[in-house]
Formats: sequence, C-alpha cells, structure tokens
Amino acid sequence: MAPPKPSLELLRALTDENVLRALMSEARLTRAEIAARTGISKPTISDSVQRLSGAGLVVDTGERTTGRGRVGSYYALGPDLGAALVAGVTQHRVTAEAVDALGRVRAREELALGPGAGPKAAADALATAASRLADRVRGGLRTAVISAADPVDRTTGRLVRLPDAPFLIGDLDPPAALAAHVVGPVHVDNDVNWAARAEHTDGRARDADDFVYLHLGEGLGGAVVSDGAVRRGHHGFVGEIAHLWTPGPDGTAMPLTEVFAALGLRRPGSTAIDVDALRTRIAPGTARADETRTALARAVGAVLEAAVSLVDPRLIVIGGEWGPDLVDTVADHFARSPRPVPVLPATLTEPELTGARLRAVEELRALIVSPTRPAHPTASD
Amino acid sequence: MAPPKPSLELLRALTDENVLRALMSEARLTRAEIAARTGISKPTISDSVQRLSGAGLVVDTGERTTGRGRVGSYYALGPDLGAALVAGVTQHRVTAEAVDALGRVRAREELALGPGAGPKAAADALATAASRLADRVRGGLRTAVISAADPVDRTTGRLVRLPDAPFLIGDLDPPAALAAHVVGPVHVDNDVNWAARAEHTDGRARDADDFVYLHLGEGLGGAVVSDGAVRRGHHGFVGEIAHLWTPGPDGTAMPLTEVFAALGLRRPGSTAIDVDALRTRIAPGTARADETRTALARAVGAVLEAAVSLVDPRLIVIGGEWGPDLVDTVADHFARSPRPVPVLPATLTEPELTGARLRAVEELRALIVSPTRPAHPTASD
DNA sequence: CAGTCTAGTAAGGACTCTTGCCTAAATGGC
DNA sequence: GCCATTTAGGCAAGAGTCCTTACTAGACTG
Repeated sequence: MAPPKPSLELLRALTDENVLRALMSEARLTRAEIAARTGISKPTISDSVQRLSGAGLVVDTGERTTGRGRVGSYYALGPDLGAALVAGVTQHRVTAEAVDALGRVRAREELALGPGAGPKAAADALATAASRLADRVRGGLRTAVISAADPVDRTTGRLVRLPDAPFLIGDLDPPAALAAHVVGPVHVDNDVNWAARAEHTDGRARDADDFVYLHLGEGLGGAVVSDGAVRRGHHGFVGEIAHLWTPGPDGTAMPLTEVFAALGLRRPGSTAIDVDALRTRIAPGTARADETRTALARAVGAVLEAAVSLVDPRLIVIGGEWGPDLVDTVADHFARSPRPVPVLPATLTEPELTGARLRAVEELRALIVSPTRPAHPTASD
Repeated sequence: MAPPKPSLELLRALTDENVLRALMSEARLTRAEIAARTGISKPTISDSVQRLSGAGLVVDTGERTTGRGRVGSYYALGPDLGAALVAGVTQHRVTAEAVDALGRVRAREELALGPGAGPKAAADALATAASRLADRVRGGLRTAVISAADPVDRTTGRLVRLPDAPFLIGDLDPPAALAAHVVGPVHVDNDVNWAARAEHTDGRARDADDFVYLHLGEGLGGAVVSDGAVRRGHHGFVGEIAHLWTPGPDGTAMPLTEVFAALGLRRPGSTAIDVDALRTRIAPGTARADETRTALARAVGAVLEAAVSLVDPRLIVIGGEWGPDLVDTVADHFARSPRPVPVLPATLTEPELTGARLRAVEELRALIVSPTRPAHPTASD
C-alpha cells in the first residue's frame, strides 16, 4: 500500500543486493560478469564490490581469469556469512544439516532416537546436532528450519497434540531447544508441509501453483499449496484431516480416522495407523484385499473431494509409507467423482528435508541481503 | 527473487507514486502537506507535482489555503483519470457503479432482469449499464470488476456450470460483454468470494487473516481467505461445496446437496434450494422444525469440519439468504466438534459489491500509478 | 612481435534528493 | 494600525548515485 520512500541510499542498497544475489546463484564471478548478469554498469558494480568487500560480505578469492584479455579477479561471498540449520525430527531420529547461502550442504549429523524416546530425548538430540554443526561452519548458524512429524503451532513453533491424531514425537519446543546454538529466527513446520514445498519446486507438482499433497502413513496429513505457497491456516493446522467426515465401510458417515478403527488397522491403544498390518491386508492375493482397498479408497476419495471443494487443486500428490501403494485404487475411485483431478504418487526421497532446505536457503539469503528484514514480510512462517 | 535494477528513473517513479498515493487517500493537498505526509522534502515534491501536472495526472484545483501564512495551492488527481466499473450480476438484476481512484461512487445503474431472463439478457444489461456509466464519467472505464452469482472460471472469466450446483445466470462471458466499453482488464469472480473480501476488510473478519465465509442461499458456496487473501484455486472453484460428503438425515454419508434433496428442500427440477420452503420449515412453532434444523446443522457442521481440516480458519462467517437464520443451531452443533472455531453471522449489506468495489479501487489506483503493471503481479485475479 | 581482446579504472555528465535560506502573504497580538 | 509570527513555496548549494565514454594494463593469437 505505502510505496517505499525514494532515497539515494535505497539505490545503493539495491545495487548491493543485486551483487549479492548474483554471487548467491554462482559461486564465483568477476566484476565484469556480475555487471553482465545484472545489467548494471561496470563502474557501479566496482563501487559495490568495494563496499561489500570492506564489510566482509564479499571477498577476492585469489583466483584469476585465464584466456584472452586482461586477467580478472574472481569474487565470492565472504566465508563468515554463516549457515542455516535444517533439521528433521521423527520419533526414530534427528537428521540435521548446515547449508550455506549457495544451497550447499556443508555438514550433516544424524542421531538415532531409541524406541520409546520422548520429547526430552528429541530436544537433546536436536541441540546436540545443532551444537556440532555450529562448530563445523564458519559464522555459525544464523537461522533454523525444522521439520517435525507432528502438528506445529504456527505462532509458537511448538509441537501440539490434536484430538484423534497420533502424537508421535510429543511435546517438543524446537525454538527453545535451539536457542543456545542458533542466533536468528527458527521456523518450524510439519513434515507434510515441507514435503509439499519440495514437490512444488523439484517434484511432481513443478508447474502447479495449486495442489494438495496427501501423506498416508502412521499419521494422516495433508498440505495445501494455493497460489504458489504452502498455506498453513490460523493455527498452522491446515491438513490435519483425521476428523474429516467420510463414508465408512458400511456407508455411514464417520471421521476418517474411525474408518481405520472400523477396519482394525490402528495400533492398539493409539490413533496411529498400523502400517505393516495395512500393507499386508491390501497385498494382492490376500483374502478380501479388494474389499479393504475399496473401503480405504472410498474414505480417501472423500478427502480428495473435500479438497476439490475447498482448495480446487490442479492435481493431487500422494506420499507417505503406504499412500503410493494405494494410488491406483484411489485414482480409479476418485475418477468417478463429479470433479476429478489427476492423482500422482510422490517420488522424492526425504522430501521434507528437501522442502525445509529450500526454505532455509531462502531465509539465509534474506538475512545476508538485509539483516533487518525477514524473508517473508507478511506470512510468518 | 530478482531485485529491481537500481536507476535514477526508479527513484523518480517512486517519488511520483508517493505523491499520487497521497492524493488517493486525501482528495486535495498542498505540496507542503504532501511533503509532510510522505516524509519527502518539499523541493522534491514540487518537482514531482510539476511533472505530474504536465502529464495531466495531477491538477491545481484553484482552491487556496486560508489561515495564517502564505496562501498555498491545493492539488488533486486529474479529472480524466477515469473510473473503474463495479458490477454485480444475479438472475434478477444487474447493478453497476463507476468508482474513482478515491473510492467514491460517481454513478450507479440498476437494470432488472425479467423472470426467466437468460445469459443473453444479462450480457446485454451489463453492456448497457457499462455504456451508460462510461458516458457519465470523464476518462472512461479503465478496468472492471464483476461479481456473478455463479462459479467463474479463473482463467477465462466466464461463468461455468458445475455438477450438482444450480446455474443461476447461465453461460455468460463478462469480458466479452464489456469489451466495447471497458479499456483495461476485466476481473470476474463469484459473489461469495467478493463478499468474503468485504467481510475481511470491513466486516466481521477484520482482523482474521484466515477465515471461511459460507454462503447459504439458493446456491451453496464458500470462500476461503488464507494469509490475508481470497484463494481461488486452480480453476477458480474454491468453495464449490455442493458435493462435499456430509452425514445425511439418516446418518448415511451423502453429498451436501443431496441432504437438501432428502429433506425435500430443493426446487422441483433443479438443484437450487427452495429458500422460502426452507425458512418456513425451520420457523419456530412449525411441526418438526427442530428435526430439520438438526439435520441441516449436522450437514453444515460437516462442511465446517472439512474447512477446519483443510483451511484452519480463525473464524467462520455465515451469510446468504437463510444462513444467518441457522447460525445458532450450527454453532451449537459445531461447538461439539473436535476443533471448533467461532461462528458468526454476516452483517454487511451488498457484501459482494463492497468486496468488488475494494478490488476495483485497488486496480484503478495501480493502473494510474503505473499503467504498465497490474495490481497483483503474481495472482491473476 | 604486432594485433586483438578483456577486466578494470578514470573522468565527466546527468540526475535526484536534501538542507538551508529566502520571499510573499496572511494572521493576530498589542 | 503596526509589527512579529506563521506558513507555502522557491532557489541555490551540495552530496551522492548511476551511466557513458575513453583509456590502461595485461595476456592471448596468429
């Protein structure tokens, strides 16, 4: 609404940003290359490089051009600009990486969590991984992006328990766990949302600005991408679909999670789905496999129809431990609905880390370009 | 991703934009007032005003300041900057307005459509209204924002028939109908989405960046506001909820629209809801009114639960001909769901025109500020 | 070894914004 | 009725940014 105030300082900042962004997309460039790439004149680039060198944001790598003509000097981003922490937390392990502004993974840590490990163990492992990574990268960890296999409260970043959804990791507070090892902002979201982001940028949904990602595993979750961005909703619970009304095996309406209870596919004493039992039950050749497949496809199909009504996706991507196994049956069923859209299985491996990494690099770059302003001025993810 | 290229021309454009925006929020200002309001120095503002006067974008109104000190000259937006057309099309009438960059309604036309009038009559009425308005405003109609009581294809702007949804106006192509009378872009969306926008800016949802608007009338529709903007989905069909799975009166799962069929509340030979029949049936004192109310509230409640799962709204606003009558019963039912949110009745009158007007003013202002760039660079609504 | 090619520098010009000062004109206290 | 005060606007000077043009230094090419 309010346009920025014009000033010469704004121009200079814009020039510097152009130079930095150029060096973020290519590791080393001469001033002439930066000028050609940005369309800004050589003298102006020289000024900017000098400024940025003085501030330590850019350094002469010592490398020189070869070939015809005068030798040029290569410049690169400074070595002390730090890294972003990317971490995935599941009930089984903590996987953490340090990525730099060029998107390169500089270090990786993986810590297993014993069976039955609680949120305390997860928090400790997260802190340990962060501490080790912080020691291994110059400039430290300037921001963190965390993927968790549980719903995340958007405003606090804490994991939360929702009715009728399994609480796999438990009461974890990533921003608190990382406070000592990460200087800047910590962004937390659930794995399904990050996976959707990965599919949007690198995967099946590359040219779809509106799609739905469905995760069918121990838990049931979805992610919504609208107008090119993952939408999280007010609390951050978009895609928590356990209680969506669906047709049960006998035709009566029931919440999605109850369908699994009715089919005897939940783990005892839990709302988590027994993935092994489910897979053997729908394996070809098993008695009444088709019946189970049909019941599941009807329920999942109702979720897709709800998504069509409320999100209007261009396509639907199905991931998770057992989701891709059922894609064909679901797609067949769904194709007979009033407004079907294509249904595709997910293909990326570690999609949640890929998505989180994308966001981390974006955030780190924004911090470098203008330390005062965040990457997403409006949406606080 | 790519920052703008710095240049002195950019600075000048920014100054001019500041001046124009100031004159869009206040009808007349002296140069000194513009300087104070924008924080830009007086000589710079004087330069800009001179430039803009030369281009006809700004004019000296002839008015002079009174009071102490030297007399100042008031400036205002030029008289030939044109207006935006705002029009609402229902099966009964076409309502059209011309609004200027200050948001003032300069002229209004209302044309009734006879019963049974088809899309041809609607197109003619729209064109007639536009033509009359274009004659009554200096500078003509530079853009149009149309609200239609049917689903709208996002890419073409045409009204479309969807399965199980009433087609109230019929096969109308507003951009084609207006081509002769409107110079710039024509934006078409359905009335529910515009109403939601109005509630977001002026109504019940003023400080909710994530909410759902439910329209319960002859047709059934919803609108989704996520991260502060109306989300339309790939085709533009977000909120077309007729086929969402809900519990029917007997407990079996059925699409929402079938619930009304089962209750005998549809108009014969149509999927449209018989609003009069419905209202008398749920009126207090009527036999079995409570039973009907309960059945409707269960079905509508399931829609709200689907919205909670896939949109995670902060609140829900219910409008439409009979929606507000049922708010209490729906809210009671919904409060017992696993994740209830507040349910409020809509209050605005003509909400769809209010929402469309907001968008039209935004678009017109953007056209004046930079005739080459649209108001929404990314989302093509 | 002369010609060609390229990175970087230097000089000059055009332009924008700001600060500070000045003028003109109307008000209001005395 | 006079004069200090107040206010809009103009003018000049100065600093800063970017661009174009021209030049230099050095290395490859034939």
